[in-house]
Amino acid sequence: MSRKLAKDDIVRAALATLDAEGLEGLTLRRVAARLDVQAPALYWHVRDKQELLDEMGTEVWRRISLRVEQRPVDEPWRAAMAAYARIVREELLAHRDGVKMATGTTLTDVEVLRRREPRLAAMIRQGFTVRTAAQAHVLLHHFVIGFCLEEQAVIQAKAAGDPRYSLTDRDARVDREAFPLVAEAGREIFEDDDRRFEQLVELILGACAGLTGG
Amino acid sequence: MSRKLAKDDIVRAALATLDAEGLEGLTLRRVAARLDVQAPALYWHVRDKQELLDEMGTEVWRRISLRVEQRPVDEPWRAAMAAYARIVREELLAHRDGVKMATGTTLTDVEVLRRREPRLAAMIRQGFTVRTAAQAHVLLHHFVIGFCLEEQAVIQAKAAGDPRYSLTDRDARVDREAFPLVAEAGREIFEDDDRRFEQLVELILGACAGLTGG
DNA sequence: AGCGTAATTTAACGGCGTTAAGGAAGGTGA
DNA sequence: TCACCTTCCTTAACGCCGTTAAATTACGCT
Repeated sequence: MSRKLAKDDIVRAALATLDAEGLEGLTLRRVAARLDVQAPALYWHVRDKQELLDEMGTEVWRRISLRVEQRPVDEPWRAAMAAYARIVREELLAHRDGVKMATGTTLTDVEVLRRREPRLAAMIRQGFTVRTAAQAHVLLHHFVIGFCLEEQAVIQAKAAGDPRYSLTDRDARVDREAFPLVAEAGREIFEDDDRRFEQLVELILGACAGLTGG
Repeated sequence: MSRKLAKDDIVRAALATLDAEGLEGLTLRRVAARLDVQAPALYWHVRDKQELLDEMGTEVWRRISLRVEQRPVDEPWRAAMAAYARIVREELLAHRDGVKMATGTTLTDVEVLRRREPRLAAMIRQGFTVRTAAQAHVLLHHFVIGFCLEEQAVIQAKAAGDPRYSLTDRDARVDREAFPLVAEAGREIFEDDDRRFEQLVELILGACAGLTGG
């Protein structure tokens, strides 16, 4: 009766521990402590730490697919894909080390996959084939993950006081005189993350427009 | 005199250990054993395990930038970017867990950055601005990393015998009748990785073409 | 030959994931 | 009512991990 609840509780506690301690500090002993329980107790509900990590990742992807599902089904594909990109980014960045955690794990819940069905159907109604719709989605998906992976790494390096990611330090290391273009490009890269993200997503959507039959 | 050599030896041994044991099995004791040395000996050359990981990641990115550098400087930008994508993919996939390893680390060698200068200059000669050239590069870069991250995860899950990534199992789990589009899209996704990669890169290059001034 | 530094060893610490064995709680059938 | 079975948790322990401290060896220089 309380088994399903218990597992969810563990995943919730694990996500809280992740936020508090980071991926390195995510230990079964700490998760257990958060539930006022001894570490081996977790093994009744979970095979091993990897399964817990998979469960955590699946939970994040479940939240993503739930938010995507709430959008109107017949939204124009450009708006739908832009929304997908934003939602994924928000949910991945919502947890400390969230990107690393959620991308290194295996989905344990097919429901997340199944919820894509009406989205794919909508794209096909708008001129894509199954193939091109899948391509467009995969293209955007992989880009978002790559983007967020680096974004979060930099965010945390900055938070940890790593000078490697301050603009002035980068200038000093790169040598603005000898490598003006790299220095200037770095300046672009250090710009507001939200803006950069939106622009690059827009670029991808432009590419996807070429895939529609219309 | 032998300090530089010793550090390189450690990095080399660490990469060999990574290939043999995976990222989970990469321990300082094992790296040390490969050098016929006790684990604490490594601490003379390296601050901690994280620095060794950074050094390993930097080594991979160094190899990438060296291969990129060998290409003709005035190659058309499309060919140059496609080559960049292929080289990054090859070198990241060359090591077990190579993508996770090389993307989770911080560059310790600015030289890798500096080598981008002539490439940026070439793109600008072909109609890009510093800004759009940087955007194009970042877009491609993040996509490649996202793509390889999942590709390698799937490769290894398959190698480990995880049935979750066999086509027939996926069919069984998704339910081909109720979710025909997701099932069919999965079929696309399970297709030959090289082909998919080339097609998606081509799509990105199409998007970048819109960034040139000409 | 002897000194000083560079490089490594041995020993140990606390913490990790995980396993084994046993005990408390609560429902079930006699 | 009692014995039993299942469920869930505890205590104890194992081997391995990253890391530190201290002792020890190897080596270049005067």
